[in-house]
Amino acid sequence: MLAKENHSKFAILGLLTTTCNSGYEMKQMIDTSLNHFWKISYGQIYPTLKKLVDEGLAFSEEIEQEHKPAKKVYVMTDLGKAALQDWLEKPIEQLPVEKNELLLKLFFSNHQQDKQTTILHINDYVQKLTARLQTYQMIEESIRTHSLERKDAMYWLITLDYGIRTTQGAIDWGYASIKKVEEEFHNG
Amino acid sequence: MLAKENHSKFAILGLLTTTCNSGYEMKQMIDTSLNHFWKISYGQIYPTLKKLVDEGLAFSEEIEQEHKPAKKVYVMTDLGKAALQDWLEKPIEQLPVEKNELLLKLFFSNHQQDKQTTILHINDYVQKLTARLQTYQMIEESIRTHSLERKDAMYWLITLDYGIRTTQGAIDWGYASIKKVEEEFHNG
DNA sequence: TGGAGCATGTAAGATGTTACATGATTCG
DNA sequence: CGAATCATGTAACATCTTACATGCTCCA
Repeated sequence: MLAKENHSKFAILGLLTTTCNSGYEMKQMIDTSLNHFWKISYGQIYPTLKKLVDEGLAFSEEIEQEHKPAKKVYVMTDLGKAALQDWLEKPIEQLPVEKNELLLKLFFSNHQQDKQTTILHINDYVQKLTARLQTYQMIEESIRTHSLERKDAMYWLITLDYGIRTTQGAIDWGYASIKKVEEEFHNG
Repeated sequence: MLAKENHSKFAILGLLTTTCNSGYEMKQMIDTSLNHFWKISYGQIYPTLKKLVDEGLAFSEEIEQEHKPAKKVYVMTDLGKAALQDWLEKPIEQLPVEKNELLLKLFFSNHQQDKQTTILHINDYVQKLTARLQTYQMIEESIRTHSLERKDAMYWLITLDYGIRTTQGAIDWGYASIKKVEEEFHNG
């Protein structure tokens, strides 16, 4: 079978094409811009950066900063650029599976005594989604006003658009589902 | 902090409320009905079932079958039922993060030489989503005709509806995105 | 007899999180 | 000085996948 690739490695490698070039900055970028389709902890970032250097895909440099502690900046090598492009070419094997705790609970919610709790769960979820949607819309605005000249901008907007559409769909679903459970609650 | 719960354990426990009561049957159910929000391999299922017995949440029985090898059937104990209800009560801590390989690639697609490959990736994704959507619609039909009298049915339909809405949203996004990349391809 | 589907299981390794440890710099 | 933020890192653990091993039953 095909050698299993660690996609998080390529997330890190890819971030080296942006203005984020230290572990700390990458983490911030991931927590904001990549948030809805990728998540990485420091416990992965730092060892992965080390690995990239070991494999010759990047090298590091200590950079002194004014008013801040020094940071370790990583720069992609030609080998790294080739590796990234190779990975970008490769087809996507399979659809992502999100592990959705709310849906898992809902699937078994007939066995929950208190229907009101189910409604609260969904409502809580909708609130979280709404907050997320607003964040996305703010990021979208920010890209449109600050980074539209960047050639990356179109692709960033496309990934954001995915987040916005699917989140909006999930919010709509949430309100519709609350209604269904409430009706059952009153009738059943 | 709160003791971290292994949700897959509760997926297995929850499945004991359905007609699936052996590891093999659960796997089939997961691969069809829970597919869009949870995924578990045999390597997790069997050890988890063993653990449920160790913790007194279930017990097992060897059942002889006609025309088939014997199966090991698991039955929930009162302790198990209480544990499931406890978990169902608990609020959802955080929104799920799907690791979406396509979006990760798209985010860095400005660094891909051949724009056509990007379009192919998105198109391939849309085809997979369309197939998934059809499966969902077939399952929905199947529940509506075969299991509507079951009290679980409403909740199953609600989780399915989530899959249908978000998948449809993703398909729409896919077609819109292909157009955007194509325009860039012709103009840029 | 051999393949397909049914059925259970484990070992090794990949992947990822959490908690902890450490230290610089700035500001109140 | 102490808190906040910036910054890097590791060890222990949790989680999960893959590959493999085993055996039954039915049917061509």
